Amino acid sequence: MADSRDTPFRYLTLLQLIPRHPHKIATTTLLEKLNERGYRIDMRSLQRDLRDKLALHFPLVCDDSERPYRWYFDRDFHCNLPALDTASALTLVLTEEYLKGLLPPAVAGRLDPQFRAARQWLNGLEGNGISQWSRRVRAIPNGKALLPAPLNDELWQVVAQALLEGKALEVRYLSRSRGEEKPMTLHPQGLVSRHSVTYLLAMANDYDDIRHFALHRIRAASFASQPLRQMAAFDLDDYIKAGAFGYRQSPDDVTLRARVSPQVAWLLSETPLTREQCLTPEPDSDWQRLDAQVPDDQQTLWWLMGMGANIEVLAPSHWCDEIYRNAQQVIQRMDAAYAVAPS
Amino acid sequence: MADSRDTPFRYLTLLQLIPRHPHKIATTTLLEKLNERGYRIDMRSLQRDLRDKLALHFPLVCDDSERPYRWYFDRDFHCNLPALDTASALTLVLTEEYLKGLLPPAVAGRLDPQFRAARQWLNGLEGNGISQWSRRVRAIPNGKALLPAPLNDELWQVVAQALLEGKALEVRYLSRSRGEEKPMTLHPQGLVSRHSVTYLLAMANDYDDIRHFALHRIRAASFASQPLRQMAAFDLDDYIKAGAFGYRQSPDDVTLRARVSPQVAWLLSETPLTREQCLTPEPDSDWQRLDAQVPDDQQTLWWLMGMGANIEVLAPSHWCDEIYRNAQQVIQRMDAAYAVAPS
DNA sequence: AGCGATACGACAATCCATGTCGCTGGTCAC
DNA sequence: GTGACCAGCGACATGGATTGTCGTATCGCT
Repeated sequence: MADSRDTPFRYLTLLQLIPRHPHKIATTTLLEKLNERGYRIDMRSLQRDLRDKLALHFPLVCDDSERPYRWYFDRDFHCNLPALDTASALTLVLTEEYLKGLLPPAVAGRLDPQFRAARQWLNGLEGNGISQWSRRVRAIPNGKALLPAPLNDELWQVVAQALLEGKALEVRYLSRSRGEEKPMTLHPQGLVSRHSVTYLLAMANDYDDIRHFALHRIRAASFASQPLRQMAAFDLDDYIKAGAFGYRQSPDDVTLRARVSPQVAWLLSETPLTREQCLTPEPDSDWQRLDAQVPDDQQTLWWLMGMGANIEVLAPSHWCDEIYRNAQQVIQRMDAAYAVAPS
Repeated sequence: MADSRDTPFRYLTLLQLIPRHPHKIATTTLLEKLNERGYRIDMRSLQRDLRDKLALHFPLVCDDSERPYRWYFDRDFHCNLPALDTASALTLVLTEEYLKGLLPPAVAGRLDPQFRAARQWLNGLEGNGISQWSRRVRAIPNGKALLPAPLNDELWQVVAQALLEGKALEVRYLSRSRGEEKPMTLHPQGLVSRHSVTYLLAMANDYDDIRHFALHRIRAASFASQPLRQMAAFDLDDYIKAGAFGYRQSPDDVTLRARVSPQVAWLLSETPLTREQCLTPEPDSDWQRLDAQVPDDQQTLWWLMGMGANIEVLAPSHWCDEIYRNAQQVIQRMDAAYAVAPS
């Protein structure tokens, strides 16, 4: 777009080219990229831009330990180009709250500069209204919040790069049979973040089948020298649908029929199970009849079981059986416990 | 920071001052803000900056229907100042996937330009590796994904501004007893996003007590002419803890004691219930003993019930009772159903 | 030691950003 | 309608900032 020598926009382009802390970029590389983008400029000018102009106005750091100097931004620098507005800032705050329970801290931390910017922006409002926003906004996560497994930032970077830039990984993996840390070579094919655990889907060593590796059990990771082996036609959606994740029990949806209490009916009318669910009042009670096509997976079953006596599942039959058997077991076990140690 | 007349940085400051589409800012306002920030500059220069410089390089639009012209960015313009890196882009993609199930589309949509930027950046990688990232990354939400209630963008903006900038709202609210749309004045005190439903906490009309208003049931909203009434000392955390949300049953944590199956034990060792939970193997079985301080709320109880026969709760007793009673009801009801229509 | 690459200071030429002025076109008040 | 006012715009002269060049210094590699 901007071809000729247009100083201010060259500066902007530069700012967009320089990465944040752990990464860095050499002066010469910057020169190339500028040329690519049509800025025909001398190296001397670039040096001046960086040291005398940008570095005075931004947290721009120069690493002069290597000869073509390397440049990078302070770890927590961030700048929202179109200014934030109240609605966006609020969205960011909610997002941060939710993310804390969903992604490992190191992963969510990647967006920290943005969240910080949003908070600062909201603080700027306090002058006018006395809003005290931080006391006024909360996100309550869906379902029981388990704590995401910790995991370090560098590891996340290495894994992300390996997966998306097509590299093989050398790792030490703490296998499920505790204690054993095994070194292996992984050929990443996909990544699934489920609940609070993030899994890398990869082929190990010379095997051709895909296994799951929980990121927080990877102890050390570095790029392998050997090239990545790709699985011919790997499609993550197909893979998950095929049940590989222990999620879906059958690839097809099932027809859920159930009677639901007024409270649950109300909940479902507000946040439907699916876009086409059908709720119809029953003649002789305040309960309602629910019909919906839902995925045949553990999640849905859990949700139904969590609702307990507020929902009565009529179909599919394997869920009825499961719920019934489950209730029986609970009673049996608790009766036994009471018998041993009556309160 | 940047005081004197330093053209390129004035441009940057300008870019930071101009909002995205639905909002706009007048040339004169911009001039004031620039002066505030130490840029002593003539109005003529500002006009030139906008029309002849910035508008040529950015999707900057001028609304010349009003006399002090108004300026704004294209709806979906976004610019990541420190360049994205692979790890951050991946984090954004995951965030988007999760958010789709947590926030109403209009709310999550506020971050769309950022997500789009991340996707584009990842697409740029495809040249080198053949990664096809979009087939390789998925987020699977925690718990059953209910669909967020729809809600329009403008409404979200008005509500966000009212809450954070301290304004009262004039709304038409669809009350829970269906069909009735009642006009009322709301004095927003807080906002809670729970599961997929977002609630505004506010005092209505002249009342002094706080009620919840589901955003998606607000039909029309505009700022009220009357000033906002503030509740003296409103603290959302206290409010939620006090059980106002039907969540917590008692303000204190309870001590959960339970026996858990090997699968659940494994799950909990990876994603703990709380930071201090304690898992100890039992002598004569492969089950484990769980001890943890957890909040006494419906969420936790649901989670326990969802685990069904894989977990045996020993304490607190009111949960044991609840679970036991629940199981009994399920069995009773299903027995009755079988009796009526035996399969 | 020598070569190549990069950083940096100095300097002159040029380019461009700036304030000023005057005109235009719109809005508002009377 | 009309006059006052305000913002936008074109033109222009000027002064300051940006640019390429050159020479020198420093580092790393062979």
